[in-house]
Amino acid sequence: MEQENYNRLNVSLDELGFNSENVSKTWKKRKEYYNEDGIRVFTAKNLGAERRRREKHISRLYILRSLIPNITKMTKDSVITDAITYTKRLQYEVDTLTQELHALEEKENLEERAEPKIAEYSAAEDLNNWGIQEEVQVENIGENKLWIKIIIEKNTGRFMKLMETMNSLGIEIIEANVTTIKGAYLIVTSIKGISFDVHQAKHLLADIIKSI
Amino acid sequence: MEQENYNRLNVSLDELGFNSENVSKTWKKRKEYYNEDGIRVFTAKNLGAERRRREKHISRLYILRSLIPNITKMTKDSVITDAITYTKRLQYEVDTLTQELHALEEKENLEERAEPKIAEYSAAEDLNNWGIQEEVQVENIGENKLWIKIIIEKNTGRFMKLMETMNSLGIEIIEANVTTIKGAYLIVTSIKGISFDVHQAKHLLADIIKSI
DNA sequence: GATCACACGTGATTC
DNA sequence: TGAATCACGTGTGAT
Repeated sequence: MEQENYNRLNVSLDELGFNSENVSKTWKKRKEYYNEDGIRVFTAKNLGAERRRREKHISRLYILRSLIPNITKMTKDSVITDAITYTKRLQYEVDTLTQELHALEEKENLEERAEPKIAEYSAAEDLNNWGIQEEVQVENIGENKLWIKIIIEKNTGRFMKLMETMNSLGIEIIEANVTTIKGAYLIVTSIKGISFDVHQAKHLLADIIKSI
Repeated sequence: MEQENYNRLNVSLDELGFNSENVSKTWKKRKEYYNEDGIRVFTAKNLGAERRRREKHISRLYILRSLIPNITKMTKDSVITDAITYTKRLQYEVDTLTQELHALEEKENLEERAEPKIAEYSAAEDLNNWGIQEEVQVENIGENKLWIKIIIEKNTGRFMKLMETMNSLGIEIIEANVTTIKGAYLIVTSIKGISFDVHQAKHLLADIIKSI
């Protein structure tokens, strides 16, 4: 009826070996392909292969998407983006879980050969013994939202100082998780507040931790 | 007319030269084509947008690739495929680790539960303006250890006050989990400190919450 | 109406 | 060589 569109025309050429009589000069500059009867066709020979390749790619994406629990949008890019955040979350979970597991196992071993004396011990010593490094990690997870991971020496006063400072900066806590691991506090929190640059926020937190 | 338009479109599709700020090497090698009047033919207006979209997509893929330890090939499809297998592996690891951890924790709890029976006290406090049922729940989970669940109105200052007060009482936080739910903070924490009676602790916390 | 995401057919490149 | 991968500019539909 109306003007046949470009793509559909090529499809039919590909499938039917259609040959057009009117070919413009510029069109002729293209590589020319011929079918079995020696008739020139306007389709590249890798057309079918490229189609199959695209289909495969899309199905791969579907598979990946099916593995991810929280899909924000259905776009291709979203699948990739969500896969990135989800992979990071999984990696982090594996990290913390193995640490917790090791801590528990070690505790079990200690309890087996000695009296259960959990009351007093030096957190700083533990920190050194386990070779845990203090750490600040910041990632942007949305508009004015940051994901923060902090590892500091187990010291309640210091922890409070950190929270106070964050509070005084007008930072709102969306979610927080505090765990004690081997004489250290592992703090993972999502915050919302002033639009911080990730880099700035990281250094700010690092400075706070150093100062207290 | 229609045929003419068709040809003209195809000329401009991929053989037309395009001068832009970002031109790839391969693109530069392309020839520029002109129509019969020597005028270079049009380019689509969404050309730049589409380029930017492609670049974004590719950079996303790079990010995803950087998270995956074992990359078999450098192709786009490989990144997806590897992401799939890696994600499955991570999910499996998280599964097994949590299972192991729970098994160990259960074992620990059984050992501790040998002595005193857990005393539980749960009470619903008055409703606040938000219609949220504030709540304080306290359980004894070991020697000088308390498990506490608190629901308060989402208010960072109030949360900080609570933490400060707990800190000033010499309470050490073993583990804490803060979640925001519909304008409320849900705080679940394990603390260690002076030997509190469960009832005392519960009323103390309730008083603190009321006072702030 | 403008933007966005997409599939398409194609030429070049790589292996 | 042939098969596979890629970037490209486009038309279209959805929003």
